[in-house]
Amino acid sequence: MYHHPAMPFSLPSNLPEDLPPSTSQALLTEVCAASLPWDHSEFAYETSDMDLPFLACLALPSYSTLVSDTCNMADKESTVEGPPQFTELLATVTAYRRNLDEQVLQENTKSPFMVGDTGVPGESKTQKVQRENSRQKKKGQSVHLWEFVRDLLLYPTKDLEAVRWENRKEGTFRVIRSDTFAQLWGEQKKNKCMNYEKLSRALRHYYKSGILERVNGRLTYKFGRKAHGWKDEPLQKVT
DNA sequence: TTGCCTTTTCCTGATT
DNA sequence: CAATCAGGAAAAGGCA
Repeated sequence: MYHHPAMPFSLPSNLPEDLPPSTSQALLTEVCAASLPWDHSEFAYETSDMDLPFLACLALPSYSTLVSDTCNMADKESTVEGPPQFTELLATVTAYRRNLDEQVLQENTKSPFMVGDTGVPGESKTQKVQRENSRQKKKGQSVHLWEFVRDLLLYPTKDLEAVRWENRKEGTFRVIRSDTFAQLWGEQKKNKCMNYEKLSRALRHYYKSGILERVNGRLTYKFGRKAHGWKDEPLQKVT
């Protein structure tokens, strides 16, 4: 599923307690039947339940209002607002996915971090995710570079494609546009001096920790054993 | 304040 | 020659 680059996106605080009892694909169909500002048919993807919260957000009436307001605004200020909003969206997606990852990790490993977190009685999964999200926001936890890259791959955009899967099963990916890649990361970190030289150095630091593995070929990287989340397959392209 | 971790910045040298 | 890779070193910044 592609997200429109100029789409402002944040998880609304009034998410339904429980998500609609439908599959993600059905919900996507439902969402796309509404007036979305981009032609979804061109970028139709099979989704997984991991995407449900996002699709649910899109399906909310409040979001439709937001979209139409934003489109009107975009008409007036189309030259001012642009790609930076994409990084905001990506940051939201990344934060959400990290929460999912952490939850899965905690449930699987009974991590000591769970001690003391007894949860809220009667709390739904969605509420729990929101609670974790806001806690993370309060902590000001920043997005790690490898997570940013992972989500660029999982949530690509038509206009700003910087990286592309080389071999999805093996976790190898290739940098398509090094300048765009660095620009997006720079926007994420609010660092105008970011370039591919520095970005690639940061990526190479991951070799030692096992988050990335060395592969042959220029501009090509591979997720290592310590990287998680990239194997989830919410975005199989429909042909 | 301190230590740890991640990322940034700069650098040299090698390779494509 | 430019772009990229590899990795050392030091520093910055965030967090517990």
